[in-house]
Amino acid sequence: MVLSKACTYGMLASLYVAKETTRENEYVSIRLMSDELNISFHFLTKILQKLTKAGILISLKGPNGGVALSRAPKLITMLDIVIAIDGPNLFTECLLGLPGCGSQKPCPVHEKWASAREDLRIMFQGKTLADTSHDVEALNLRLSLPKADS
Amino acid sequence: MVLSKACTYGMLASLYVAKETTRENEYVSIRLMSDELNISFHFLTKILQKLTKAGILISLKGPNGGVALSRAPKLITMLDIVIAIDGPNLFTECLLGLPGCGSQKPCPVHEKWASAREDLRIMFQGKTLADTSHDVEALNLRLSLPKADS
DNA sequence: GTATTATAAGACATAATAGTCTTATATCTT
DNA sequence: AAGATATAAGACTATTATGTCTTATAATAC
Repeated sequence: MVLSKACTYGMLASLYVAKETTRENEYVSIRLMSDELNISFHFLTKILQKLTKAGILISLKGPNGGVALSRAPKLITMLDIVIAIDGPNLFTECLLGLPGCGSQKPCPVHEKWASAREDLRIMFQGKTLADTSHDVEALNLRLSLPKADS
Repeated sequence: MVLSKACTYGMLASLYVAKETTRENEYVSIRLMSDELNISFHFLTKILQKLTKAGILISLKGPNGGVALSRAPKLITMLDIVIAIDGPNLFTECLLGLPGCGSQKPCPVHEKWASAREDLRIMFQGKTLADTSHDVEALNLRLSLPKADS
């Protein structure tokens, strides 16, 4: 798997927050979000805490609390989310897991993978929450997972 | 992580077998290979059994036994090995883990990821054991992992 | 200020992956 | 045929990833 489940959940949740946020100073309830996306509430909470610590979300406790984007959706990229949750390893590590692999001491697939992972990085960096959630609205794309009991 | 450790070990081992095979009807000792590559013998054995069952390797028990490539190295691609060990999921699954994601019912990053994963597939398919192990010889590329105790 | 609401934090449980060990089986040597 | 050698198969353990639950803390409403 390229991304951890936590990371994909974090992406779906961030898109959901972007989509649901209409007014300023509005927080999206984690409980409601977990219901809508069919993601376990407690697990989602833990993931969102990572995004909060990374400065991508802000949170508010108490009534009308929840999470909100810390900045405009066009300033948040998918790459920001991947790195906040899975870390930067995907974009730096050797495909064959050889430590120290690089142009000086390459592994047998170093060149090809270095270019492929850079393309991946550019793909994630090029997708902001703004244009992705615009796509979601315009094309009625899916965000939620199927119910666990189905 | 893109590939499981088992898969990367399988790749390194296959390259090692390709490199070590000089004569016909020659088998490479798994014990020796595990020493050279610094991969646990028993774990490596289990991985090689998968490659044998997938028809990529053939094995022989007893003295002078071991494993050998089942066909010419130019007829074995990295993709064959990935699919034998990790299965085809990497090249078919949704990046966000949404089941049923496809051009009909796409996830928010479907288009970009579908193209990126196809590039990945082409990369693996384009790298045969023959040209990869040729690179290893010509450029003196590394194959082995560092010793565990270092 | 007190009760209520909702996230934060961390302990705990489960599942998947990674790694180890033992026994069985096939092959070779003599 | 008997003993030695090397892989096959499967049980077992350890580690990491995933998921759940309980308690603490902050914000709001009254």
